[in-house]
Amino acid sequence: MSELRVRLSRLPGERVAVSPDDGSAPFELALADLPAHVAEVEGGPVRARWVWDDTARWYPPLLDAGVRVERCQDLRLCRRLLRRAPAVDQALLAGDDAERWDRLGPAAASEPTLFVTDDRAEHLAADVEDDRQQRAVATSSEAGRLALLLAAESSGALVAAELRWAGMPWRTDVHERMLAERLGPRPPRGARPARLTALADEVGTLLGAPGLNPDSRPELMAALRRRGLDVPDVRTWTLRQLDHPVVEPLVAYKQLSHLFATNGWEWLDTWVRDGRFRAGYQPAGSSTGRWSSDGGGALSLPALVRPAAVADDGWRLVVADVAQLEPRVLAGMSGDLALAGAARGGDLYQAMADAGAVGSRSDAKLGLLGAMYGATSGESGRLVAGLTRRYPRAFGLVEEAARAGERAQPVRTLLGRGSPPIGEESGELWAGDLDAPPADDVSLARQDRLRRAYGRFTRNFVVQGTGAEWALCWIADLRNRLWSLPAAPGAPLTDRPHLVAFLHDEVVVHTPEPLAGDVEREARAAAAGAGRLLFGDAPLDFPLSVSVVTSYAEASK
DNA sequence: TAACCATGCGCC
DNA sequence: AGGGCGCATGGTTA
Repeated sequence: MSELRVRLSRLPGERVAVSPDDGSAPFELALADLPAHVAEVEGGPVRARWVWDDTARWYPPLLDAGVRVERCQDLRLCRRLLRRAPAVDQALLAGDDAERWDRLGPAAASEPTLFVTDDRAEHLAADVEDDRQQRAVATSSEAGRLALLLAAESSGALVAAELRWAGMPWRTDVHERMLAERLGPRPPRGARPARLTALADEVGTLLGAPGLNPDSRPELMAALRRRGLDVPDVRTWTLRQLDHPVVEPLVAYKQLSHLFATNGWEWLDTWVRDGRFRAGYQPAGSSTGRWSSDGGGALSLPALVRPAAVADDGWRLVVADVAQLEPRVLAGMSGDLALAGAARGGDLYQAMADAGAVGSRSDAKLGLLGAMYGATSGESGRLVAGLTRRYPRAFGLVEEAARAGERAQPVRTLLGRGSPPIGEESGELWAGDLDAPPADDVSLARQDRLRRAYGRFTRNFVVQGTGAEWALCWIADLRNRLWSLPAAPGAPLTDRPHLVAFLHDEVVVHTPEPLAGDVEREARAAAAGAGRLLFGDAPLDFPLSVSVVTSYAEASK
């Protein structure tokens, strides 16, 4: 079945321009009629790809109207990606409104709707930009891979909108009981809970500093010094090295204080409504292509609050995560058959140890992570050296990426996402020409530090970024597989198995209990499919560990 | 006073 | 002298 690209542009006066790419005449719609139009096309014989400036603006109102979209192209995300793709001729992305497209930021999470008056993207012609992007992809040296990447990125945007729309089932009562057990009753706004007050008092007494505020680093540091406890910082790890009665209450204070501040009652008030935790997701919010969160912290839910994520009555949570995603991706993209061999089973690190490459599983993990993060010293650095001889292609690939970075050259992922240029992230600007000799020893040292830091970044970028691509392909496929599971005719998204969380290498699906087995099967099938999409027939496994649970906290990791 | 930075902790 | 994030606080600066 051929694909019809339906380009949607926002017009003034609550109207939408609809421009199909099949040569048929463009036409206009009232914004209010859009859901009915989309529903009709989605239900018809034509396979449509909805092309719009930003999924976070267009899709939520469609979901509200009960319309589920199968595929789209998110022009904002795709343009950002193409802008940095080394294989793309940047001149092809120039033209009408190009600068405005470049400046387009993500839609605000607080107003994810087209119906809000907002001239931000008005007059931006989706058909013009779509033509540019399509041409840029088609003429690039990596057209197939880039097309896959853009499709995956756009599917991710659909997932993100659906995650937020559906929300993670959340039991406020369970969460509040946990908070009360650890912190005491909910305090008035701005006040410390009883347990924190007690711990702060205890710390102050033990340090002979009544009224001490443990949240103030200078105060705390000074008080510790006065008792002869000379510490460079007040990290938990540093404090634990001390032998002093204040350590235990102080560490307890820090942990509980963090819980209170980050996932306490205020968090519940802000992010949980009607039994659902609705966070903000930013697809490709990280430069490597990983998602980030822009509210609610959905990608860093602490273990302590996970017991509150509880499936509805008669439903289950299917939690699936990939074991050692990035080492497996590294094996695939480098074509390292020895490492791929270790990646054939469920425990890659153990397989490396069994093959005699290292003495133990923990050594394998430390060495491999060290290679991907750029460890140069200590135990990890020593292991890297040994493993390089055993897995020359895999370790050579990350080493080469690091050297490119140290030469200030950007790198790219398997599907063609390019790294940001050197200096952009750190905010430090290169003084003048990179090739020019540095003015003095200080600037030489600074440039050197920056180059090495960029090398560690590019080293990790190729692996983390390709891992993110695998994960995008995984959830894009899983999303469609879930939709194909049996459901009542016309059942909305949340009456069927649906994704409620995605955390880099892990998904959570909320599903009617009888379908949990089907969901598990589809998750595994989608993982295998993602492996084939990225690495073809390379002998490589992406095994999932899957738990069917009532509460997220019960999932075994 | 707002905006920003540094620190520390949580997640992957 | 190990990568990517978000979020909170205190403390500083404009």
